[in-house]
Amino acid sequence: MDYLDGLNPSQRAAVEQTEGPVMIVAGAGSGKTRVITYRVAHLIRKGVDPFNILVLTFTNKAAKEMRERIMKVVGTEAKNIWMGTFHSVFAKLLRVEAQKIGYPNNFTIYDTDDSKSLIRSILKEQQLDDKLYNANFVYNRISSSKNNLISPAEYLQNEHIQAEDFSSGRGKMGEIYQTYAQRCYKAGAMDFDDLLYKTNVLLREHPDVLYKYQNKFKYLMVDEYQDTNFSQYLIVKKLAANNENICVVGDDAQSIYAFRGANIQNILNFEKDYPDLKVFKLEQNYRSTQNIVNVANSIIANNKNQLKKSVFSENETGDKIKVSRAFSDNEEGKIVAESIAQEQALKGSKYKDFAILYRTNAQSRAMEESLRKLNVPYKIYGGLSFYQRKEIKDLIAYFRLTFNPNDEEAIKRVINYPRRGIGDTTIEKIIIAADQQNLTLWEIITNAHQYLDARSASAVGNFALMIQSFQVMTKTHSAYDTALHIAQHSTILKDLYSDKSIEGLSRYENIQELLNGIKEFSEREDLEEKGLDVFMQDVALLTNDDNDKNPNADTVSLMTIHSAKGLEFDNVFVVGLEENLFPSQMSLSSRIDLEEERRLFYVAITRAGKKLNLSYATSRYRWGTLTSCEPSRFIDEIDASYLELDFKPQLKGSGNPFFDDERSAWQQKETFSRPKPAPPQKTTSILPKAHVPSADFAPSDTSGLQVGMEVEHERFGFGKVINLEGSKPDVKATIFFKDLGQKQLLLKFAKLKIVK
DNA sequence: GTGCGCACCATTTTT
DNA sequence: TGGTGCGCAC
Repeated sequence: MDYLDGLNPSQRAAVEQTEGPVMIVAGAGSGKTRVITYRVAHLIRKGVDPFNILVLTFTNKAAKEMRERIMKVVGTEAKNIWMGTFHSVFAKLLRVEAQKIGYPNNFTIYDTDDSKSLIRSILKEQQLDDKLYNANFVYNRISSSKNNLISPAEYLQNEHIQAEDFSSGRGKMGEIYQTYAQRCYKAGAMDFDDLLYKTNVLLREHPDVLYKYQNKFKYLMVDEYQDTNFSQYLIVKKLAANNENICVVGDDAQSIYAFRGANIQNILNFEKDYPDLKVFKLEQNYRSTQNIVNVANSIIANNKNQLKKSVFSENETGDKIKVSRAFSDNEEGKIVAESIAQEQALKGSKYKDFAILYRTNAQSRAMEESLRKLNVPYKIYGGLSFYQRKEIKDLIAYFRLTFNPNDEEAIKRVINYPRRGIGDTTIEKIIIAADQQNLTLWEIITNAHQYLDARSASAVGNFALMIQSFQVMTKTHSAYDTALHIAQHSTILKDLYSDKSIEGLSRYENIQELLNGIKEFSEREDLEEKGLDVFMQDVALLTNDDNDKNPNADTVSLMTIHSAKGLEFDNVFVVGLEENLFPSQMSLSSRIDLEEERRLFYVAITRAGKKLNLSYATSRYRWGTLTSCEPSRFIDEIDASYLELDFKPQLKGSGNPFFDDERSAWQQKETFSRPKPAPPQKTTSILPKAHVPSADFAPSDTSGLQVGMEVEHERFGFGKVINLEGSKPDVKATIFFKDLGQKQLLLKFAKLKIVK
């Protein structure tokens, strides 16, 4: 059992305790993933069939990483482990069992956009005030009901909930929830929360099914247990009830998803559920310097509610935590970007060892601009994922309809895109008819002449015929052939091709990218089933990082703190440490919310291995207007002896910080500039202007292209190669363009000139 | 039925 | 400041 030697005593004890209920309280950076990996490997080495192991995580990234690491220790056997996010694992289970609860096996998964769009339709149909019944609000209310396993009927009967809705003037909430659930059901669709909710229904109403999976999953492990909500908690509890071989891993100090229904009590009370629980604490942090760990500890000590543990580090003491103050969000970006560029130039640090973390996605813009000016390659995580792009969703909606023509949201999305003369009034008529006849939209559409005037009926009928022809095709053709056929015959491809603007070009390329992805899928040899329907099954559950084609590119990472959980970087910049931003103004009213913000700050700090930089601006643009800001209370909570201020400490209440003499000091301070600063860009238009190729532009032979080279693209302008991958004819280059940011190009098509 | 322009809203975090 | 949705004119 050689691999056990690399573990410290508490890690090893946790790995070796394979039987019975186990809780591993794992401090940040304490080798948690390692323990889970080895524990699974250990189970397999001891003779447990991988088929009997279920490992649940919260993100696809975590699942993927773990699978790879387990493969390294135990080999291909790891393939048979059920491992994935809660949503993907139970979606898979529901695909098998759906009919038992009245759903088709090929049910559609509605993403958040679909759900909100359905809610908007319902609000409109019922003529409710969409300000009072804000779609986001309604969505969240329905979501939290589902996460607490409250059915529409129970919602309507619950006096407490009803009183709450009536007192806020939203007495129709329950009916909206009921209609929403019915419409999803009619459409053969489940939303994200349904994947867990319906699993609960299935396990509750079908003891035979529960029994089957209790026997299958003899060993359960749950990562990030502190983030489970009630619905997830109950699934896990039920599945584990027979064997009680359940191991949960988590850190209450890193619970940051209460807003999504996560209940920190699940981990705090775990002992009550399993009295003979064995608890292991991983307290040694291997990631960060002592200073960083100490700062993190001192922050989290301000929270009341927590499991006792003392995280320590035996690494070097390390640098102090640097705190910078800027006058504006743009100034803040400049400080951060310059500091990264400087480190890179002077010390040869890799860009990928730097991360900029912020509270809200909106903050990325100022950072981006500054990085671009200094030619520092970066990558933004989060934000709009590949699968959320309009053009991708459009094409996927056609795929969805092909396999489940009842899918209401998909119909509404593409029935008139590309334009085929079916307008809003016709669509409204269809929806009303469906409601009155208690039929699905598709049933109305396939009998259009009964409900619509001749002209509309013919347009609608042609649409139906097209979808039906796609359905026939899937039976005999591969995923790729079908997908390409649909892209062409829906005329999406033609529609995008005719748009010659840069954005249009990029949309066209995205469709190509999706088709390429499907092609790769078609050609996979490890899958038995590889029809387009299989590809579609979990597309809705994929997120941006699943589309990350070159995770090893040397780029600075920009992301929200939420998405940084589980990651680590040598150098971390936490920006925007201002009251009302971080902590968010939404959290200031309650202690519970504020504690969650503090845990979020804890997560941010503990991402850093060597150097941690905090910054704030004294003013920033919010909603287009300049607002002045106060430094975050979180900075005050850090023991000053750990901090190194990048400015003179300011006396509180010393007047307007905007006009005090710090300002001139900042402006005079010599700023670091790169050897070849980019020329100032005049922004006449928001959109990047099309590049005008140099006079002598002629595509070079790119066979000798290497990472680091500077190139010019016919339309995208100048950029730097940051990654190359793939072999011979299909070499794909990732290039960071000065004006457009990062792009991926197939070398055999790209017209590139090597500049240097 | 389509396309344009204006008004309004937004910024918490995501599977 | 930026994106979206709605109303109006053709």
